[in-house]
Amino acid sequence: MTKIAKPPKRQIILEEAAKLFKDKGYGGTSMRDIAGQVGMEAASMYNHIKSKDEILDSICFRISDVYIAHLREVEELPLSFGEKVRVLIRLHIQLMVEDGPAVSVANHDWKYLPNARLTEFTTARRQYEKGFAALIAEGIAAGEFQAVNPTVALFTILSAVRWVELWFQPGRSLSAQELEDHIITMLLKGLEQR
Amino acid sequence: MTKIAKPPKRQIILEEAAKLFKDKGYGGTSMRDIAGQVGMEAASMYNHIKSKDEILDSICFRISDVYIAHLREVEELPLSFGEKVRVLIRLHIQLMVEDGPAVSVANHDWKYLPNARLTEFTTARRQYEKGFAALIAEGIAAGEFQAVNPTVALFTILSAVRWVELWFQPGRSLSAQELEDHIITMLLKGLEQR
DNA sequence: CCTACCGATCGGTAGG
DNA sequence: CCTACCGATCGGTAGG
Repeated sequence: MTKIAKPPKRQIILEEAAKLFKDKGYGGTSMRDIAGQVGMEAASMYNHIKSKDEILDSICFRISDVYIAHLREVEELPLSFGEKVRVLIRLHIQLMVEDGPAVSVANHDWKYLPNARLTEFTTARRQYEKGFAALIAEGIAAGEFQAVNPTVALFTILSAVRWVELWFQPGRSLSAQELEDHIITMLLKGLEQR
Repeated sequence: MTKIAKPPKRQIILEEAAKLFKDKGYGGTSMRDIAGQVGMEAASMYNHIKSKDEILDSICFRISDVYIAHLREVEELPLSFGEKVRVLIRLHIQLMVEDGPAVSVANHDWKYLPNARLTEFTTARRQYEKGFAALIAEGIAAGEFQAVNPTVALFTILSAVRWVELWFQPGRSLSAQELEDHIITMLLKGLEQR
């Protein structure tokens, strides 16, 4: 008999929880809601997860790890600053499209993490923001970018990319690829005629 | 004895509720939490409000009414499309700075409105988005703006302005005025050197 | 505006 | 993985 990988129940619980947290919020989602989606009793889930907090923790840190890995990779690429920013924007949108519910939870529900972990999460995010802002500042210094406020530019980019979550749905008129192109044009070239 | 206007308790309840909803989410905020901030028992609040739902309703529709009024005013002003978009961005940021918690609730917790009112709210928001997108489309037709996708431009603008909520705090290095200027530059002129 | 209280539901545990 | 159940807390009402 060949060993066949069992579908990991923990994974299923995390995925269903992410969808529910996105739709109803962390506080608005009960363990019984999640259990209902997974197809077991609430009590049974505790064989796979430690607590409701731990579900949130797993989702948030998995996503923040991906963000930081992306940043480190892009920093090492032999590209202009304009190209680096473009790649980061594309990676953001792709992660949102592929892993929407988890990204949404990491963006909105991280604040319900228990205190110790909340500090760690905030630190990780701040580290990401610093690295991204540094790319922008270097691009300005190199004459590639206009002399905007790097922090304002950073948050404008991050927020533009974030709204994709509320807005993008497969089968809508725009493909993910087209959406990336349009957002990049808007952010890098601006709205007004040159 | 001259009649002195009593501080309207209902107002106080709505304000404290908005702050708590912003921080802990609608589902994560209990009537007892709100009562504690207001300084009365939970049961006593029902002399001033009908239900927890009704608190959310009041906050959300007050804000959406302001947004739509702003749009209607700006549409009538004798300005270029570039100037109209600039005015709308400034009004957004100003409302966020002056009425932060309520704007935050209208942006995030509207989805917990009971079904009938949720439809009304979504309709109002869609109406606002349509009007704003039309200004952008007309600006493109008039040759003022680049040929971006109007919907993408709209959401890039709305989301950039929305992040101010998470980010702006009085006494930070930037004033509200400077923040407006920087965001407008970034959105209208773009990041990249011309 | 308060005390007292309702039925429902919460996250989680015991024990199998 | 389930049944049975815990104490705590929820939104809201009765009655004053």
